[in-house]
Amino acid sequence: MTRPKRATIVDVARMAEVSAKTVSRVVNNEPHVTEAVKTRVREAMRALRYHPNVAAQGLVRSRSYLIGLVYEKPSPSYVVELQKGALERLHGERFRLVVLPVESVTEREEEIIALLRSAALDAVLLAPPASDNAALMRELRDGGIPFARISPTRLLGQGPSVAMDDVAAAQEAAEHLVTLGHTRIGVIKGDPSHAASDARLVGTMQALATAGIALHPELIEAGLFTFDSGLAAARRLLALDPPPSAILAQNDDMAAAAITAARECGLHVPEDLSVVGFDDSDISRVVWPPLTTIRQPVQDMAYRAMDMLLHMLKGEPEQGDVHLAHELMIRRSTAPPRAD
Amino acid sequence: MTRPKRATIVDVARMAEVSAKTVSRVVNNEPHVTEAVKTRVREAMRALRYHPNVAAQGLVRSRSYLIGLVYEKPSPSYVVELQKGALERLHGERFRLVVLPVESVTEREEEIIALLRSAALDAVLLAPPASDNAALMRELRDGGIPFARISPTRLLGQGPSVAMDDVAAAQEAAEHLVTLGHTRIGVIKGDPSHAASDARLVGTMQALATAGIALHPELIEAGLFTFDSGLAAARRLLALDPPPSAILAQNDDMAAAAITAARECGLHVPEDLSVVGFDDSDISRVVWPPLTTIRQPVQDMAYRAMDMLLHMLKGEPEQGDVHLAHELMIRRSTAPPRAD
DNA sequence: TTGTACGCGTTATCAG
DNA sequence: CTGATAACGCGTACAA
Repeated sequence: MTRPKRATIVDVARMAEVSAKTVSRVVNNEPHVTEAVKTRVREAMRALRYHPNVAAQGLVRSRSYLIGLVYEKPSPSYVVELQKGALERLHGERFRLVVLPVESVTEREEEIIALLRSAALDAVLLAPPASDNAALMRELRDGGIPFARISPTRLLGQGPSVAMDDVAAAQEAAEHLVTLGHTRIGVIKGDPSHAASDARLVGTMQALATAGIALHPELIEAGLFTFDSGLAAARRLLALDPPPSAILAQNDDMAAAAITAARECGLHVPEDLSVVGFDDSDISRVVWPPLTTIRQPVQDMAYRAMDMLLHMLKGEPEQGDVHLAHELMIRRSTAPPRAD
Repeated sequence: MTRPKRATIVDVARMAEVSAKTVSRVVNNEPHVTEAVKTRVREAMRALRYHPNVAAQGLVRSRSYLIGLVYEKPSPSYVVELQKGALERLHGERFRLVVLPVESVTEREEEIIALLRSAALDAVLLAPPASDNAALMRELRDGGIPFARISPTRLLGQGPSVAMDDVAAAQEAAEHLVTLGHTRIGVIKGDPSHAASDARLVGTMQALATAGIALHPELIEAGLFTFDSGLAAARRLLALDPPPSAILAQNDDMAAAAITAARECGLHVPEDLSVVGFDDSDISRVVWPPLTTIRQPVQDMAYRAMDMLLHMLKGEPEQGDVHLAHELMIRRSTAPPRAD
């Protein structure tokens, strides 16, 4: 219907009585342009409400000014933090963020690779578990598309990454429970396709082994990082005889579910059951009692990863891997076990 | 460094021994191509791993295949739902979603308009309060860029929209409390720049007026749709003498905060204080007790709005406004007031 | 300091 | 049914 043709660089040139190339120079802040000409061109641009055509620029520069963020149905809070960090770094830059949530990286590798190929991305941010996918990374590398990995757990050195130490963090969380006097500790694992789940389990087991505490298989329940999966897992744990006196959930969503499950059983947190989460997402302060959890600086990680990408886009060499510190946030969901 | 030139349409043409235009026809599923030629071209495309260059296509078709989603720091749960719905509809389509969170639409109108102009978006999804911004809509209309509005409250008829009835929903929520026997009801308002805040207040007042209950000004507290703002507001409300026996928060984040504030005061929910939320976001089931709330079909709304956009992009006429039904979800955060 | 010719990869037009 | 040619809007190389 309405197609008010946008002004082009030629229109501006005509109005300012210069050549198109000169306008181009002004637009791109190139040197060798008289101040007088510059202002004349700028006025014309304003008058015509001129904005460069991104498609045309992209065609000649082979740049799309698009950066993709690939992630896979993690908890909402994680996604939000991720986007916040990435967008914060992008503020003021020309690049825009395209969100690419995918069903299952491992199951539909081909489909996702095709998606990336046709999406014309200048760079890609890989969140777990996509950050562990070899085929994906190979494809990006072959295509000459810079990428940064967030919290990878395998194939380190295959690409710049930002991560925290999952093993050490889980260990610290478990030690906290041990120090409080817990000996029967239940674990709710995260999505098995996220390698972080195993890393966190390893850390937990190390802490318990050091303390001489056995972790019976029945005390390890499978979850998927979602509230519902956590609820089911927590119910199974609490149905055990005897039930654990503490539950270590591998993310906050599942920890919140553990609190809910406890309430269903008439149990008080932390008096009857201590609960530890992971991530320090918004949810950790929304529930009651507020969660003792591991602060995983997701937003900072995304910010740093995006920063790496921007540097690479400027032609600078790949940076190495960055490790960000975690922190045990002790709040009110943990306490010594009831003296029986 | 590495720049393995991608195959172009000409490469494919050469390999399949046809002209570039014929390849183009195959790519775009245009008629008038022999099956034999078609398969020959397809094979060449596969062999060369050919993917059309989006920038070049965009240049000739004046399309970017980018759809923007404009929103303003609302609660994380709202953003997630919004994106889910929009992306769900986009699945399988060529268009990609660019997220455009903005600081404050009203304060930085100019900046945002410039952003839109330079972003080369084919269409835009406006979430509140951007969906109420006249300047923004004028700009889009002038630019011939289709847009759809989510939950607008003013300037209706200025553009296709998807909404729910905030007044009726708030009324229903308040009636629920009245029916339970509450007469001293506190309200935590949302961000004043979101017109929904006023609409919901109006609905609440209508319900109370009908029941002959006075809503004292001291019972109306300001919030910003965030947990923290809700916490502060709820604390003020509970410090009143006498405190309200029920709190109606204008979204779930703030309702969750009200529960936390109640716990701080040693109050039990719902025995000592009933709490009603708004949105039925994830958070409503994560907290304890699970929130009685108004189910606002945010995901469906985003899906429908995106659907409208896609239709308009195909040249079909603008659709009218769509209303989606809300639903009062009665859960465990509300009960009759304690008999004094 | 400024301008000209050309090419980026694709599609539309209009012949053949 | 198929192909040659021009155009989309801009940047690069090279002149002037």
